[in-house]
Amino acid sequence: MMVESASETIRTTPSNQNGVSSLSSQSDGGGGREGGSNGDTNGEISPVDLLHLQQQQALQAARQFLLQQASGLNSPGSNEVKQSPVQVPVSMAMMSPQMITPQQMQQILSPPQLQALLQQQQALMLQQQLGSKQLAFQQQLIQMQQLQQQHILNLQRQGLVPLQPTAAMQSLQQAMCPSDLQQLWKEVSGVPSAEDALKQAEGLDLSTNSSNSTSAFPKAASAHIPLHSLPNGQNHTPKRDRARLFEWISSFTKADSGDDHVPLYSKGSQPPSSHHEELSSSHPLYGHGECKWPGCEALCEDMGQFIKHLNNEHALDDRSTAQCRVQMQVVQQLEIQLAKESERLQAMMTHLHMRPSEPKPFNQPLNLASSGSLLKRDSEAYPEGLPHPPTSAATPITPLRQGPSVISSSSLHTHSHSHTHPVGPIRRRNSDKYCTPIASELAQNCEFYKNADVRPPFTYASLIRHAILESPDRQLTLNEIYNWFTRKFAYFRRNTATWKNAVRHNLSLHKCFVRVENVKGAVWTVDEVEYQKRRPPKMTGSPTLVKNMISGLGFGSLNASYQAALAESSLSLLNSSPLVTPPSAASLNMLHVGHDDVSSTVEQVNSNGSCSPTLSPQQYSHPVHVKEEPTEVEEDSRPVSLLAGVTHSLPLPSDERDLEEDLPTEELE
DNA sequence: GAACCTCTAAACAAGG
DNA sequence: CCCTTGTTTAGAGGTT
Repeated sequence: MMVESASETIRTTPSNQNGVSSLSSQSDGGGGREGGSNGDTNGEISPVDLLHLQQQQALQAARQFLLQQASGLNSPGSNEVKQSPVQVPVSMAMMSPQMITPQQMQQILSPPQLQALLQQQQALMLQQQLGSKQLAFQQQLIQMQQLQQQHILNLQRQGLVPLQPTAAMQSLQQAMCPSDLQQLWKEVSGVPSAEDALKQAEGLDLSTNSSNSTSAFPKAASAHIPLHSLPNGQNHTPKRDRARLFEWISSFTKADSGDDHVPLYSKGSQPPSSHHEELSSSHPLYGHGECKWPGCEALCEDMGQFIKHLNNEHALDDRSTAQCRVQMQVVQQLEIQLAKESERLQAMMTHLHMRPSEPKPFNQPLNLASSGSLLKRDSEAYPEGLPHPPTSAATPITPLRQGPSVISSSSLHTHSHSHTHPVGPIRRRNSDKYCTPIASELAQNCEFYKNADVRPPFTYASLIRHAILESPDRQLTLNEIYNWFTRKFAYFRRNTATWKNAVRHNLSLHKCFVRVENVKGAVWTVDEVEYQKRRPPKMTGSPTLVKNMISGLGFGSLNASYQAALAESSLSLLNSSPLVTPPSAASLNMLHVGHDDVSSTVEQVNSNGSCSPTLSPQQYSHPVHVKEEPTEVEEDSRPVSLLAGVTHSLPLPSDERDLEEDLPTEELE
């Protein structure tokens, strides 16, 4: 999008074309020296992680989009939405507790993600335009959600409400896509009543919109369920109707095994009046001294009081029934959505793992200015290294939000400013043990770096060294080093003057790089001894380094978001995935530790020679001697290093080969 | 505050 | 003369 001058780095990346540039709220606009205050958050993320995250974000984006539609659209026949007094707060409520705020979302999204997200939004928009009827339905439902959200938000702000109810509604909102909505409306014909009931339950003043909202509902719905025909006052459902309601509810709970998901009536399909589970010490509807009935945050000091409250306030009446129904809809919708997303994720994973040679989702038309042939060749040759993200259905929706948000912030900060920490040295060792940052990072994210204009979180020295060591002969000419940079990193396809100068500077400056006169000229090799010498200080300095790198070229915002995405997705992945194993955990650690020092681990792993996929840890402490026999050791190590940062479920030998075959590519030029 | 690291920028030289 | 390669210096920001 923008063309940078050769000497100075631009502040906007090509991938900001989506208008996303405004997203990063934390970055400074001009100087760029502050970009990554949490500089060390970068590190390990695989494209799959990003995909995973992308899905999450897309869902949220869709939800937000729906809200915007609801509040901003003049939909035919449903303008009452605009009158809703809660529309604005709602959008806030949507994201308040567990959800990612727009800013956060923007920060954690990498450009490719953002692009994908926007595409999803567009697709949604198209769908939305399919019918005003749908829209009316959506708006009704959204309004309902808004009301509840608003209420819950208020209570949450007062610290009265735990997150669960909101989570449920968020999930519902997440799940809302037009087609699903339509199906939902078909399946459950009584939504208006549910809405009314909700409103009543929350004690909101509905005078402004209750009538309107009702008008928008299909008449069939009102015929189905007597509830919704009630005035906005308290319910007066005849007992006969209640019986029907109960039947209806029972049928629902029986029908779709929703009992696991809808704890309202605990196990089975017992009516709310049942005391079975209420007597248990831990009631699913009771926690933190509050009633967790959706929309109810009544304080109950003890279980007895809660049970009383439950029986009194949430007895079998139309309100409770309606709420229950809504909750069931939530669950149903979630299940549908979960199935869809799981399926999609599965397909994505299948695609990524089974067809390495296919273009990756992150193949974006970012900038292919130079070394196009190399790039293409490379992308085909470098397919894998992707960790197996959790493919279980549980991953996509539920558990993700809470864990990462908490963990990431704390852990990231802990690591970033290497405070004193008993864990410090251990952490470092672990990271060193299990992974080779550069190797694994590149292996896992090579496609990303190749296509995204993101600066790799490594020093020039480590990159150069990696390039050299990666070469068949452990030696490269300057030009070959250049080519390696441009081939591996989209970022280095621009600003050539800057980084090439830096490369030369590094080659000359560091003792670890030895110039050797060769037949075909001068080549550069790596003196491992020298390189290791300067390691210790480097490790500690890595966070700084990252910051420098981030800010240095003016990619503060981008990198910040990228790193946030890295951290977020990695963490969430770890959190949610039982599949993630020690190596991955280690890679997570790496995320916060030295990045360039990683590269040194390449040899370290090599030196010990043991190539156990999962770990080749301990012995690498004194890798110094490696230089003497770089040739063989290196080759052995590379696969190891790759595996180290990844889960062991990788599809194997082919990938390694791919990686290796990547090297000869340099001869292309 | 010193020492150290890294990055950027620039000047300069030598060779093709 | 231009470009590439290689060396060197200087300054800035950051961490320990």
